[in-house]
Amino acid sequence: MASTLEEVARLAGVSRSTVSRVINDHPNVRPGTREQVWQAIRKSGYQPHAVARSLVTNRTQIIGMIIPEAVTTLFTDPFFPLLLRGATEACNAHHYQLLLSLFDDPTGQEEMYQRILRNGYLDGVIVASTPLDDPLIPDLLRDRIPFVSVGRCPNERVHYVDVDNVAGARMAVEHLIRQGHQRIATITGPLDMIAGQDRLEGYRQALKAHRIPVEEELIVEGDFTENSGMVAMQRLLPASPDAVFVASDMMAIGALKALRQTGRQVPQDIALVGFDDIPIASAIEPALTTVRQPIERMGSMAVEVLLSVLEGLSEEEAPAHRIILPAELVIRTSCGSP
Amino acid sequence: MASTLEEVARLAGVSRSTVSRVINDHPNVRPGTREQVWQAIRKSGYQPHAVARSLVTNRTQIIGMIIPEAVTTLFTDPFFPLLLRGATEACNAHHYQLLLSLFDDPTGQEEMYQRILRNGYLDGVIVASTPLDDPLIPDLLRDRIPFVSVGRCPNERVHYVDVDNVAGARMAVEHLIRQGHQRIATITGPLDMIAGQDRLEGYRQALKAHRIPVEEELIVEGDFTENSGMVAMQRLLPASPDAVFVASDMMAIGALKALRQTGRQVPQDIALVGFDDIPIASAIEPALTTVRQPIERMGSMAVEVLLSVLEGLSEEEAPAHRIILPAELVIRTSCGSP
DNA sequence: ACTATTTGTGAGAGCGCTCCCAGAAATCGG
DNA sequence: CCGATTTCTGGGAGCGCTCTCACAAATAGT
Repeated sequence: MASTLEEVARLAGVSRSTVSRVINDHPNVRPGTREQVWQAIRKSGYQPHAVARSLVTNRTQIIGMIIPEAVTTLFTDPFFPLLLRGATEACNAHHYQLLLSLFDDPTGQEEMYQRILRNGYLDGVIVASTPLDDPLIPDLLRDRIPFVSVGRCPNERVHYVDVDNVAGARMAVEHLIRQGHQRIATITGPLDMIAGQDRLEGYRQALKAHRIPVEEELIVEGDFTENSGMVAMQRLLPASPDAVFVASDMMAIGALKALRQTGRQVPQDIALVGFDDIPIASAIEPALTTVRQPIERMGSMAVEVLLSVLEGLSEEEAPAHRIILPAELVIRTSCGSP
Repeated sequence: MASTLEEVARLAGVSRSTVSRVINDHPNVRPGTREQVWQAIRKSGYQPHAVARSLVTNRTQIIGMIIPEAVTTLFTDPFFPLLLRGATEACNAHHYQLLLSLFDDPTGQEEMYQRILRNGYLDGVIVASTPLDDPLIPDLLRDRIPFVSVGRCPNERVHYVDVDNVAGARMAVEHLIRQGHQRIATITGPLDMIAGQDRLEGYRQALKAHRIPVEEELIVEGDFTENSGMVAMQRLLPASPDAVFVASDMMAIGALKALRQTGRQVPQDIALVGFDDIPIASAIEPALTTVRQPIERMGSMAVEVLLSVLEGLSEEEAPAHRIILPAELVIRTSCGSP
């Protein structure tokens, strides 16, 4: 069980350098020697020591996935699992590893930032849905740590991958309009997140396109949690909407509970459309019409983009990658049928 | 922006060694010198290079979380997110990092094993719910890689953390018995997993304790997925049970669908109890009676146990940690009321 | 055949850190 | 106030690897 290059070299009767070349597929090794070395490697069960290699190459083949504070409370929603799944799959394919960091302690965030991002263990990071005022992204830019954001980011130096939230929301609302609804309300996501803003923007665009006036009393802000959906729905009821576009399925479920409590039927009395297409959406009664996002693809795309950034690191500043994936409307029963 | 010890040392007018001592809190540094060095560190924004440190200490402060093949298909179920959450929290608290590996490609598993587990990047590993025949655990034992299993493991050298599946299942079934049900069926988990076996064992124990004969036609195996629950329920119907203990909530939801399709009412015609208490369990109609497991705690306990193993690594073989956390019956409406 | 070139191989330095050891400085008895 | 401790500090080696460079071997050119 040889554990260093030197030992393998001795076993194969060559030098450390030659073994290194064989392992790294350098061309200048005679085929005979190469085979000899491989035999020694196999025989000894040698495995290169990644840490030692990293010390000299300055690459660890590890990328970080940073999920900031606020979001971890929603960790039971399947967004992150799917994102992780997509990301790990892409990582596996490229022989990279994924290191998961939940920045869930706001007080310790600065310290964690230093410890995790600047310690040299990560080649780059993927940042998932940061709020707009999070210092994380400016910090990463300042320290020139290669990163990709999952979720659109206005800063033009930031690479990002996102779903087309605006178009998704617009599709949802237009569908409600086509169904004949007139007073369409919306429960928005947190408006300090781009996703919250974009979905609201899609709502506005759809109304404008159909010359329906936007009434501020029909717009209530939530925070993507079930409870906030319930509260928002209660506040919306006095304005008597006949349909609601809810910016997340979890909030839609909360809204549904609020409607039930007041004895209203969905979709007969009021129509509902969600966003996300989480598994519960199809399991509940009535099955929720919603907008599906390609979460897993976003995860794998984020990795691909990051790796391509890592690749071209030495070259001059290339323009930021900005990838917007299409959303898809999934029509079920909660929005009524024609 | 000094980036090596040597530079900080020059800045502080001391030697590399002294700076190292200051950073690692070694006692033998004069308070004056110490303060001087700290100033240089702060002024230069120095951050120790973790990789270089690891090379000599042989510790990376990174532990791996391995989630094997079969399970990743169920990744939308909240078990893994919660487990991850518990684990990362404990990691944060101890200044460790969590590296996530999904071994979801059976053909490449051996190669991944070599690349990930033996490359020196992980101080230890947490293994989540491996099937009994997975070569992973024997491999880890052979290579003396410190690890903790989430999920009981019969091998007595294996440290593990698990919920009390047997007691949980027994509680569930005894509750059905108390409710007056007579023909109690079960849809089991995959019987090549200990969790599947244990929950079945709990079912058997409850029946025996109440002198109810165990009928094999009332036992159908599933694989924890919703679809398998539906199929299993269909196969169970001819035996006309009046209650079913379903070994996972996802399967219970599948079973519910099968019952609806045949026009049966839950709990009037047939009672249902699940296992896991996933969020959907309380959202569906009827709300699912189920057994709750402390998943997050299992994740953090697994980390704690692993770190304590890592701690005492040099000492002689200590007995394996075997931690069984209690389950809790959550009574809702799907099992009927007295 | 003998030089000019290409190809293959080994030795050495060095990545940034920790740890050991020797020696300097400070402290302490009497 | 001076030797014996004790406390503090700096230099050197080395973790396991890669990479450059010099040199040896093979091949090509005339």
